[in-house]
Amino acid sequence: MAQLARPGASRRITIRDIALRAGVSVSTASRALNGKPDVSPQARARVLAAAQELNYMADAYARTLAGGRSRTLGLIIPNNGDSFFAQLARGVADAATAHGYSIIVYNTNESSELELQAHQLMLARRVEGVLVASVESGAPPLARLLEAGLSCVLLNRRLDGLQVDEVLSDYEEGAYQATAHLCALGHRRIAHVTLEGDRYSVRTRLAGYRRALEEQGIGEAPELIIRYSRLPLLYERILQALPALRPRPTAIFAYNDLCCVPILRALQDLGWKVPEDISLVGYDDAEFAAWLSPPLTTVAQSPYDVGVKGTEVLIERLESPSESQGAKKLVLKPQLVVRQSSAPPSTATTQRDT
Amino acid sequence: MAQLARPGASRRITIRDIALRAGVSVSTASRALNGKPDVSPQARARVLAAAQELNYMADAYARTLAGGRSRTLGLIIPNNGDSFFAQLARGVADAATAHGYSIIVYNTNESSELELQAHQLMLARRVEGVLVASVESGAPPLARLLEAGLSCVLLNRRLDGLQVDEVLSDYEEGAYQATAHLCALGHRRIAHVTLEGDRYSVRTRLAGYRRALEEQGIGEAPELIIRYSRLPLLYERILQALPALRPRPTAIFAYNDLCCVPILRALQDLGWKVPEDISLVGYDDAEFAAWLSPPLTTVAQSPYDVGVKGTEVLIERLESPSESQGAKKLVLKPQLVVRQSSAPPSTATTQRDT
DNA sequence: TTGAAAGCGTTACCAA
DNA sequence: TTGGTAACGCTTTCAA
Repeated sequence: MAQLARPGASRRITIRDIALRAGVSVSTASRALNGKPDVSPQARARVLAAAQELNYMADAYARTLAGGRSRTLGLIIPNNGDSFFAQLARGVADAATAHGYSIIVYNTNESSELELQAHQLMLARRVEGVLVASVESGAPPLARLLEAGLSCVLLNRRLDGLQVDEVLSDYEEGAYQATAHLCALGHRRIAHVTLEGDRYSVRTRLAGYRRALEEQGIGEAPELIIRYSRLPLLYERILQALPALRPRPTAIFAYNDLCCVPILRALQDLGWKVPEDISLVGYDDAEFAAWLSPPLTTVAQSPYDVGVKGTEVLIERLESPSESQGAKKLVLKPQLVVRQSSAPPSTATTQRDT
Repeated sequence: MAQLARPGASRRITIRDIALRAGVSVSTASRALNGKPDVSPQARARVLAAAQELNYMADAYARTLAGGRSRTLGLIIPNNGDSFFAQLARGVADAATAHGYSIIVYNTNESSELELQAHQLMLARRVEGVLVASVESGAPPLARLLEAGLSCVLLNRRLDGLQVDEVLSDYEEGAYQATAHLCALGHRRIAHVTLEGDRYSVRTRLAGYRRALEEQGIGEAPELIIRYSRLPLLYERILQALPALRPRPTAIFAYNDLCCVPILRALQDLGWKVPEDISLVGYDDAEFAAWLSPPLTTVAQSPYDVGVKGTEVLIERLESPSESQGAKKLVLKPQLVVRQSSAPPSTATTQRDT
């Protein structure tokens, strides 16, 4: 009696146990358990029954060590607490689970040092492939991962000089659509409120914004690019920046829906009515966007879908390594959702259709 | 030439490689790598150097299989895409990383079937402990996990009939504070807008709401509990339910900040000014709460902290199994954040201080 | 302080 | 169709 040091630290049930109980060898048990062909129906039945009775779970570590495959994917991401990346991660998790893979997540905070650590961890944990949404450290570290035999898929990031699969939602196109929508309504003085810095999501939106303006022959107006560093400071920033603009902008294209909340408030405090005095277009189609006052025109994109698609691309590459030689590029189109925060400018002077 | 089947599928660098290069045995290499005492300084230095030069990473699978410890924690969670759980998961990830653990996440969608699968996965993956924020399947499956030698910590959930650590933010207390705040302002007719169903987070808020009312001698008014099933339906629900109430409620305590967005809109369309005609208090202190019109009074809680604390409790239990015999209960207090959406009722008749 | 050898639980390769 | 045996890469006795 009193065998157990820790109560509950019971011995693991191994394949030997079930082989014994089924009256077959370990090899036969293994084959039966894995659905391999060369097993007699009777043997298979007995093995499966034994496994059931003993509630047997194959040890993933032993299995991987012996067989090679870990059925694990890595996800390298700036911050899984951020709602955008959380949804992307959810897409990855769902797709991975559906195909029988586990995923291991590493947060980098977009620090290149932590990215390097993430790569080490992926190697140690024998992931079969990596989904990368954080590439501050650039191409060479990723190239090393590829050399080590891992497949990689870039999510919502681009990296020049590396032949690697990419899945991304087209920010440039989304920003273009948002801005073009405002142009089509007759706006010609359109501000862009965005984050400071030059990260991918900022750069691409800016590019789409510019393309739409150029297409209309609207010249660059640097003072219309309003930058903020952190959300809590945006309200003040708007309050100070907007009234200083001459002539007044008649529309704003904002970085995302979240930042539209303080913008709306600032506009209200400024006494500028939306959309009568100024139009506002966001990005993301956040859950609350439809319920703001006024309901927000925005660009719907699906980080969830990027996660799902990216994972599917990765798994396909893992499971049929011969096919699909070249790097695959998948671009998910965002979609403009027109609600009530955008309308023609009230001052008809700038309208094109009059 | 042309040795590599897949270009890049290079052979793994093992401990034998570094033992060879350092001119010691595998055992000595292992000891040196793991910082064990019985190694001569010279041997240790040579081993470490070799490891560095070859960019050696110990194989987590082999290490776990041989040594027992996986340094992996499981996280069982309803939905890592939801912003609340995403932040909780971030807390878990940060704390785990800080202590050298990896985490593996499983989404259950609060389905008891998926929970059971999650448990199987945890067993297969040899996690050392599990953080559980989804317990639809009840106590027995969790008891089985404990029997298998895993430590468990419940996050933001309670489970009777099981001696297990718990870390939770006190919804009941938060709801109490929110409601008591409204009472103190003089409100006596306070509606509670909440989700349908009886999940933990709903039940506990309701309890806190009731306790505050009782304390004031305000009787139960079932018609003041307004339920909604999904966010997109809430706006209509409010529009239809509020005007029907006699006498009018002078305040609303809502399930969370997100649902305050459509509520605010409905109130506006109803022509009820906040806070002049009706006060509104949310829950969560979401990023946007301070920027709504008016800025939202709410209850700040930190799912991130729950994740961090829960992970620390778990790791402590793993690393000093002898200590801390009894189940540990950690309750994080929420904090009321008073902004401008709550004020005394304008009809002075119900005020207490007059 | 060192090294040889025996596992850890599984799969894969051969013979039988 | 089966079972023995050799890996997989590492840690951990146990002698030396």
